[in-house]
Amino acid sequence: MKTRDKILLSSLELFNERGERNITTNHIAAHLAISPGNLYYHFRNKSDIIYEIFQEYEKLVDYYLDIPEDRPMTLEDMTFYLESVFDGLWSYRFFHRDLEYLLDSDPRLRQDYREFTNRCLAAINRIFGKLADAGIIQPQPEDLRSAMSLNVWLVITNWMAFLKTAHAAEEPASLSLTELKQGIYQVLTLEVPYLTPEYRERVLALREKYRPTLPEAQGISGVEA
Amino acid sequence: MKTRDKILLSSLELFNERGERNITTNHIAAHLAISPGNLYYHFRNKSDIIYEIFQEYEKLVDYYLDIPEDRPMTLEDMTFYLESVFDGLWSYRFFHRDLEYLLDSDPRLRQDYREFTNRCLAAINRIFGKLADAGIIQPQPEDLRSAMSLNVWLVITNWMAFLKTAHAAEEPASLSLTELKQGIYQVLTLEVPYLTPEYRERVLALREKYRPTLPEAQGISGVEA
DNA sequence: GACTGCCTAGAGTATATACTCTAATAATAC
DNA sequence: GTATTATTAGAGTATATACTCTAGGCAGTC
Repeated sequence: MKTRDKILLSSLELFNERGERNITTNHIAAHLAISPGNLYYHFRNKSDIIYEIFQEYEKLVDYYLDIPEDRPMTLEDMTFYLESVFDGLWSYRFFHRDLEYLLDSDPRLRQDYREFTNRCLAAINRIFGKLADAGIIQPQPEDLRSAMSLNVWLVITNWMAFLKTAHAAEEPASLSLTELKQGIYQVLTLEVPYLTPEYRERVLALREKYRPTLPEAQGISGVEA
Repeated sequence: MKTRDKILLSSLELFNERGERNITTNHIAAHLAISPGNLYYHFRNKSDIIYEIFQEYEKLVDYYLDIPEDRPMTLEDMTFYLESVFDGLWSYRFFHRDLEYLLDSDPRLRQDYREFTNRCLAAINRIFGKLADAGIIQPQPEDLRSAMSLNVWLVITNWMAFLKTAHAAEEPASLSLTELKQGIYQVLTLEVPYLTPEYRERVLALREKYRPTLPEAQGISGVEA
């Protein structure tokens, strides 16, 4: 593999594990056993590395959320979207952690991320529309649907941060993809009241599969009333 | 005012405005026109300042979310809770911005924040219970109610971060309390499908008051389908 | 072999950051 | 007043961080 690609890969790995704030360019170079000079030969600065990683993230999610318009949506489609989005979130999890700082330090990133968010919101909105067309959820006025889409986005993008805070210190890398996928349970919770009688049971059963396990150990559920 | 209190106040102000990551202890001292030595006479380190500010935040929110058990809940109560929580979020907005880093660098904070989250979730859960008792929303099984409470928490704690990313660069301090309160619209959106016929119109009217204005300017709503 | 263009090492730098140390000043107690 | 304590100034330090600069290796080409 080319050094340039190795830099991107290692950066992502280190950022995900320890947070962008805790990883310096010297760390990245040391991890690859190359010189800082070498790293800076391939990238002008740290921001450029991050920006390039973001573009990969963007591409991945855009690919996942490319919704076919030629056929009705199925429950399997919906599951695929949810699984994919959480996969993407996981693979680039450093990004949402320091989002505000990153956007503040790179105008390109801010602009691109804004557009990315809008595309994601539009996709979620379209999914809701197609779920209604397919008779899985009841159709809703555009107003409500937009607000619901935004809530879905808020839940998705905040779920990982929440999990991290819910964990006691423990080992640093204690968060797992499995736990992350429990966010799907939370997203499906948003759909529950809108399910049509025909699909209600099936979706509820699907939702059960993602139910958080060991709630009391993490204190993330089982809230005493 | 005592120097110690001035340090806390200025720190909060600077953190909120420019983010904890961008504010050093030297900045704080300079802003107060005191020496770094003076600052470190009052606080052992930066973490201690942050921890103390968090404790104020905690106290404030706990105070707001102290739910009276001796009478049924009203819509006015609910409005008060929502307004208060978003006020608190605003006053200590730096905190959620760098949450993960802050928790990683201070075990006390991590522990306290976990408990704080659990108290908030419990309060939200209790509010849902009392809203059902009051006939404002339909009663729900405990399972669903917990998941809904968690979603409310996720929406609330992520709303500000979302707004910040939705903004174009512009002036740094471009986010306003008014915009922040539009998060209430999002929270009420979560309640919509559960409203009882008797209260439906009143709550929908209340929700309208918080509807985001100028959606197209910020691209945070009006998602094209 | 010499030229060229890409790649790499590694020492080095300017700046920043959290924090320390000493000495002096102000406040309070007696 | 004097002793004691609390507060403050301000220079200073060790470390880190993002990034630069120079010199050189190495592959291919003629």
